[in-house]
Amino acid sequence: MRATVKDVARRAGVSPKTVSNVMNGIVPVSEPTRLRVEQAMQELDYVPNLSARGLRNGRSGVIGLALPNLGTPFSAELAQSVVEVAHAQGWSVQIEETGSDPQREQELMTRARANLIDGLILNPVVLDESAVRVGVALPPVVLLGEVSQELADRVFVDSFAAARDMTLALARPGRRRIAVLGINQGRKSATAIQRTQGYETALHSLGIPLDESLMIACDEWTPGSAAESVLRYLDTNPLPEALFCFTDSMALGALNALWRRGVRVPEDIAVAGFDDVADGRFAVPSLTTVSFDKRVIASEALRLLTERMADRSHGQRIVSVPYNIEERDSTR
Amino acid sequence: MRATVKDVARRAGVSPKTVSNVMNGIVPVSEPTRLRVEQAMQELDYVPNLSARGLRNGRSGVIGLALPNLGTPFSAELAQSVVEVAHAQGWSVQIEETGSDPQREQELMTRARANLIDGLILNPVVLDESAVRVGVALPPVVLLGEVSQELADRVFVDSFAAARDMTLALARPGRRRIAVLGINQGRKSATAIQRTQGYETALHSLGIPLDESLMIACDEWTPGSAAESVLRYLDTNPLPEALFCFTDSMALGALNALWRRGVRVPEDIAVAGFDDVADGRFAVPSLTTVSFDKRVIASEALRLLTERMADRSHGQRIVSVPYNIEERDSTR
DNA sequence: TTGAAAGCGATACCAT
DNA sequence: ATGGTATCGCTTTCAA
Repeated sequence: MRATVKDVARRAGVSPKTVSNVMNGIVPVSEPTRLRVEQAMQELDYVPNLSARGLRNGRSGVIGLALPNLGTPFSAELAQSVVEVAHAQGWSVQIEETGSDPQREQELMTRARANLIDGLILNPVVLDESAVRVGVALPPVVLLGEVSQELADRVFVDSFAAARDMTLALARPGRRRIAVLGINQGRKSATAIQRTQGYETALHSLGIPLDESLMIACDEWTPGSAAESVLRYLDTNPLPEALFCFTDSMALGALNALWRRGVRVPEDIAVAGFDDVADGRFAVPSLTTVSFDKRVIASEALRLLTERMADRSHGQRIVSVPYNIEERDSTR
Repeated sequence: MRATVKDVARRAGVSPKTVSNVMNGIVPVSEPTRLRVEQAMQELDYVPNLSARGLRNGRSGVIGLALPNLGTPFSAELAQSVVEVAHAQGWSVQIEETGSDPQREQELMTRARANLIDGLILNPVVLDESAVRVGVALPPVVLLGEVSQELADRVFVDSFAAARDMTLALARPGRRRIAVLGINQGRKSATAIQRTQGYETALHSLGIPLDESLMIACDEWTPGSAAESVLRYLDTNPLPEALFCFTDSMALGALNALWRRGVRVPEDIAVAGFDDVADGRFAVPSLTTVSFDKRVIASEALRLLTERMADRSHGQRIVSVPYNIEERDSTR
């Protein structure tokens, strides 16, 4: 059988309360008592039961991180940042995959309320507010990305401005036929909408008319899906002067597709991405991208979450994380 | 205040036990009673407290997944598989990063015993048995990779054989100066050792003498570290005919370094990796690699873990996951 | 500073 | 089929 506080207390000749005090180190305990208790814990190989503690305290020390697609390098880098920042603050992290499914997002909110996690960092995909509904008691939640709603705290990179700036950067050397890759056909993601609008705004300010044929659909936001889209596109369309992909993952797929067709980057076409993942920095050629600090996203999200847990009633907080255009070989 | 079973029971005019029966659906409940209970749950917006359930049942429904470096695409793909397989079986997944630190691995074992997770899937790095010690009560653990120890169950890809086969494949077109990238200088990882031995065995069977200068060190197993190693190597060494990188991530860094130096792949040098991550499939040129099914790793690990949880006493189980050499453009 | 006892919320045994 | 009740392990008033 496993040792409990009672066993430790008995062996140390003290009460359970004292054992608890030794563990939590808030209430002072006399030196000899502490030593006896600590020795008893050692001897019994005592490990506290976190379920019991969680039940008693109403907090489990675990937060949830829910992303649409866990398999991407971007998810890996973000999750790593969240885990590291969380760990430094004594939290554990449960990961979940929503598969871009609002229903699944909803489920996760409920699970958060089931007290196995104290709060949730959620990257929702669909713009509508289905997941974060008015009226239902919300657990502490921080949203990642540009979802327009007024109920939960939020950390985001300004996709609209970043996409606009990237488009302007691509146009600077006189390029006018700038294509974008990543428009979703079906359920439009909030991110895709914002980035598309940034792109359109930039073109407008440059006096370049919008050309529908330069807006390439790609539902999956994976390199495979992107490569396929680009190959199909090249079969029936003239080569654009630049290609702005809405994620680095898609950009890597695009680079591969262009290479297969014998199109040179950046001589024949400039290519840019978004997210600044490691594999993009070492792509052939290295990928120009919208860069931002994932660790800042993680630490801000955690900060908002802990603040929200401490005070459930204060107003909505929104944090914008700075970005910058990182020019690399794929555009020069 | 939040509703509990008691509240639901009172409102439905039944006992807490009946509410529990309705939730768990094992003990039969009469139709009218069930309906009353379900309605009461709805009205009170009842959500069960998983900490309480975990305390009572001794199981939390959460498993841990601990990887050395969460930021890599390989980690992302593996974690995705584990989360998806686990979710299909009703488990949640907590992720942890060990940072190749045996001490941290040790801590995680303890946390597993703290009952917030019912079992642990651990990818240890260092070959010695520090993390999995004799005598200490082990929680249910499944090890990932080739750690030689006899205490915990294990799922692995035969790194030795795969590295040998890849080396043979690289040598087939008559290449003899085959370099490897990924030897660790300091703490030698079990994986690195196995792959190095496979490489050496292949050379031996081909009658190619071992050339120390073809064994390139790279501590970090990231594209950045690999690119740096390769650039430095090229400064002072002649170009090998082939380069076998111990992970795809390193291979991507190597491709970038070679490209910067104007070395053509595969014309001037063949490059291969290990892991078959998505970004390798779409590298320029697409990357030859050792491929295996991460979903099989995930489902086998979960199977061993659940079997171990059901019966803590049976003998060690070891599962080998098949691999194959996936030849792509980087070697032909 | 330490002890005794109540209670967090869900479940299962033992009745009925 | 359903109800009453003890219990899981820990923390926390309240007393001493």
